[in-house]
Amino acid sequence: MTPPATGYHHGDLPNVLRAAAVDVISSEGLNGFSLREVARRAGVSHAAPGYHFGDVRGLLTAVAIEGFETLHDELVRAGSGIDDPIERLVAIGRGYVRVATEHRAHLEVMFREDVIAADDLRLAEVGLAAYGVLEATVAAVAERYNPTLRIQDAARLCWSAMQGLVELQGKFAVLDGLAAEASSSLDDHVERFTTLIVNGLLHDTSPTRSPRRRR
Amino acid sequence: MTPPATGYHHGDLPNVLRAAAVDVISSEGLNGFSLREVARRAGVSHAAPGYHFGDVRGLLTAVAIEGFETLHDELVRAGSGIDDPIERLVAIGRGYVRVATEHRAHLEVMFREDVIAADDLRLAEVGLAAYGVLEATVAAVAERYNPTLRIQDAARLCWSAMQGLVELQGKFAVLDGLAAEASSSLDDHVERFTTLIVNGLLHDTSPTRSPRRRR
DNA sequence: TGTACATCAGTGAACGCGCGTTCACTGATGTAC
DNA sequence: TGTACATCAGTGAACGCGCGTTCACTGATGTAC
Repeated sequence: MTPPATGYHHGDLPNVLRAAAVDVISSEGLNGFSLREVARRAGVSHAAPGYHFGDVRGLLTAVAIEGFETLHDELVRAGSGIDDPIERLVAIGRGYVRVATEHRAHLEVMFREDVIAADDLRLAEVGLAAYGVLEATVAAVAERYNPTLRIQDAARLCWSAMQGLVELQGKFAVLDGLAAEASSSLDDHVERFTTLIVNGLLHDTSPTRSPRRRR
Repeated sequence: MTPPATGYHHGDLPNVLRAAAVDVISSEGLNGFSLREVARRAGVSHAAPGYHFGDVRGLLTAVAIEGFETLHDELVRAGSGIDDPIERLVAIGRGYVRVATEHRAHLEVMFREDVIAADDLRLAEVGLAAYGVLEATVAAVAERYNPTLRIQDAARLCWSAMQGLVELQGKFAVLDGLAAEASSSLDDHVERFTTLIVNGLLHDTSPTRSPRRRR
């Protein structure tokens, strides 16, 4: 679409800068991130990132948006063609962790509201879209297997568990190291987490718990 | 124990500096954190933090250690005196989220291995101790209610779910805002998450799943 | 009890560095006629 | 097809700032005799 674009007018600089930003986060972490370093890696003047994204926050927000888009697409792809909703849910869980692993730099930014423009409209939009894939699948599970399941809670639990798993992965590795037995791979964790969660979803029979109804 | 210590020799500066560090993280986030700002809030020379903690990493590691100590103590406290292991587990879950909420600055640092000295011995020790409280409780649940439960997986799922909940709290708030219905409080989320998880633990009957035995 | 000395705790001036931002600029592209 | 002009994309020099680190220093405390 856009011409290869050499010379003064680059033609595709915003995308190149975004990719460079991801690159910087990957190798230096969010500390050590700076517009000047991004410009350096993109091979342009240090003022260029500011011109296109305004400031650090703007550039990181663009990275976060790209992350949610990727997440959405990969979740859809992971679930497509799988008829049984439970299997689809498990596949989506695997997909989430895979995206988080393969795009760690994006993830490092996607939920860091202190560092991105949390009120960005496009950001909210793509975030919601990604979540929607999960919630729809949980709804399908409920419909076929357990109509009393509270969909929203179940979806959020799945999301939280996968996100927590990704974040605590390093700690788990330490625990595995101590245990000296076969250290669990991330895949194994996903597998066993989803098993436990699915058990919970299937046996959830308390849409409102008897004690403490409100508050 | 240590005298009030006014004058040139402060007497308790390391602790004061650690507290100031927490204060800085609370108000400025991890960005905007600097030894000089910590010194400023502690009312001492800007070289003092470096003298006691070496560098930023050293000071943040001290904060993380304090965080894990608090977490451990609060988890023990949350579970003490509760006989039924399931109720104890739920109480510990609530305790985790409460600590995470009330000590957000500590939490912001405790799992950020890019920013603390992940190989610190004391850090590993207190982290393991905190996790141990959780695992012991899950073990008690297994013993009384479901001997086939895989304790390690179940404990890690609980941990991940609570950690994910805390991290995604902001996103959930957005979703609740869209839903326009009663926005769920954090407490409500904890309540319903633990219900779902406990369901899963009680009905876990597949220590090794039939398909895909390994890898 | 007193004195000398070593060690510890904290200071403050100085340094060099990388950062974000500004701004006048220039090269390339698009549009009107 | 050509010309004039506006707009867009990116430059590079300059600025002021806050940072971490160093270092010679000084005030207070502890210990040996």
